[in-house]
Amino acid sequence: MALQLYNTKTRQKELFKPVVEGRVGIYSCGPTVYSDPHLGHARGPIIMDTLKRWLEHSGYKVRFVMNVTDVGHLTDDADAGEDKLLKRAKLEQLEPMEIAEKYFWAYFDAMAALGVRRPDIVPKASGHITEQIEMTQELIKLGYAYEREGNVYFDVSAWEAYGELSGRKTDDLIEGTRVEVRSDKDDPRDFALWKRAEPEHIMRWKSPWGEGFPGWHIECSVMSTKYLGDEFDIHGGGLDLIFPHHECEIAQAKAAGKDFARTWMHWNMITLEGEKMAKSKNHFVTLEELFAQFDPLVIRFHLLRSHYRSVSDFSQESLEASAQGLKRLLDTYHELKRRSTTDARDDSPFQAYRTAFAEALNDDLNTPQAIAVLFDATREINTQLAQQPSAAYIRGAMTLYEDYLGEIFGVLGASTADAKEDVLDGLLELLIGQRQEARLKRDFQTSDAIRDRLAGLGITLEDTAEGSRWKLN
RNA sequence: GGCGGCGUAGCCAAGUGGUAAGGCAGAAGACUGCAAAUCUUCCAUUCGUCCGUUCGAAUCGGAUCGCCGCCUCCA
Repeated sequence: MALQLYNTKTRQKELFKPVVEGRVGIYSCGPTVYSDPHLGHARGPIIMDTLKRWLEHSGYKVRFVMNVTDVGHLTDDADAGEDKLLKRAKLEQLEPMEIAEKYFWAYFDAMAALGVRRPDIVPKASGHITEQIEMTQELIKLGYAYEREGNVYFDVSAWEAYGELSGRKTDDLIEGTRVEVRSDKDDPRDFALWKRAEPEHIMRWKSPWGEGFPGWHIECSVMSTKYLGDEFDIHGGGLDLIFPHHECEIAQAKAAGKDFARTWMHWNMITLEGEKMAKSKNHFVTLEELFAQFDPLVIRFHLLRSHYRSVSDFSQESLEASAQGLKRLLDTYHELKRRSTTDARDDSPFQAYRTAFAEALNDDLNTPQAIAVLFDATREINTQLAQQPSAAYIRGAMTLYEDYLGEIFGVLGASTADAKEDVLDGLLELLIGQRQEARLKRDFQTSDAIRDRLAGLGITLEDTAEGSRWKLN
């Protein structure tokens, strides 16, 4: 079975066929870098990363573009609200660009820990102001946008297809639109392509309409097509971006004459102990907090254990279940490695499992199904392991894990120790105790041997009146 | 109010017409000096509820209850 992906635009699974044979262009909406990366930031990148790995494994050449929003947009779509970056900059007493830079790296450090490979291109909104102005000008020229005192708005009434992605009727939108105060838009549905900068606004650029900054949706239309072409294969984002963000992206890009994305992939939200994360209710976890408790690759594995279009729940219990499950897979892999006499690959055995694995991923990236296949394989391999399997068997089994748990899922590097430092601490306590017993028996040959061996490993023992203590050099 | 989604064992979670994957937890057994790991077996006559379509439904249709998302920044 060839790859099928669910397309939000058509609301069904479709056979994947790239615009250009053998090549795939993927664009994903990245974060606005103005605060610590949290759990919600992890899902998309892990899914896109897994998709990219799978496409490459399937023989495609992939270009993955993920933007970073480092231009301070307003906190709401009306003309009110403060710029998120600016607000944070005041709070931390830093330049807005320092804020963007700081959280940009915090984000990518966290992603690296999660085993997410870097996108091929990471365009920043601030680096594409010129292109955004150009598309805005083009839209005005074509009659799809208008200027009002330094602001430029997209004219939704001029674009009939508006609502094609989210399935919203424009009439409903007018009724559903909340009351807006003092807007100079012709129609409440219209959205900003360019905003006039008020005097206190620090992040500002020169434009044909005076100093200002780009609207929030335009950067994605511009940067995706700049690096992937006017028509490209896959556009991804969180479910909550379907409207208005993606709807607006499509309208702008198509109005400007671009065919834009073919397949729209949207991943579902994450819940914490069964409840949606919400910054406003302080019900969320930063990745840093989570990493203190679980190996980042356990987080990755846990996310892969649910389908990307389903809500994924994070709780202490479910996370521990994932950690245990992953440990079981990795223990078997490590045992194979211990018994292996070669690092040569052999992907010819286990064809039934390989086929089942591929079918699962080809079915709209059904990672939980694929993981189930690996558990099935693991049971068989463990059984064989108990009865001296051949070197060829071990090599084949290792290759299976390296291909799927390693190359595709990217979790082979997870630590199987629950808390490495506690383990180390306990271990040394044990050795120190043994050495102390030897010293009491005046068996200094043994006690010195222990100290020397540890020194050779880079651990220094220091004898004090209160006992021995250890240090890692 | 509009649009959309979900409800599968103690927990997590696949399955979208052919008679309930997988993981965690739990129970029993094998192995072991004892553990651990591993293996074996057990653990949902049933998929929120009711009605209907069908030879056959967790899967389709209708009703109903409950939960949730988007429509406002959010992954």
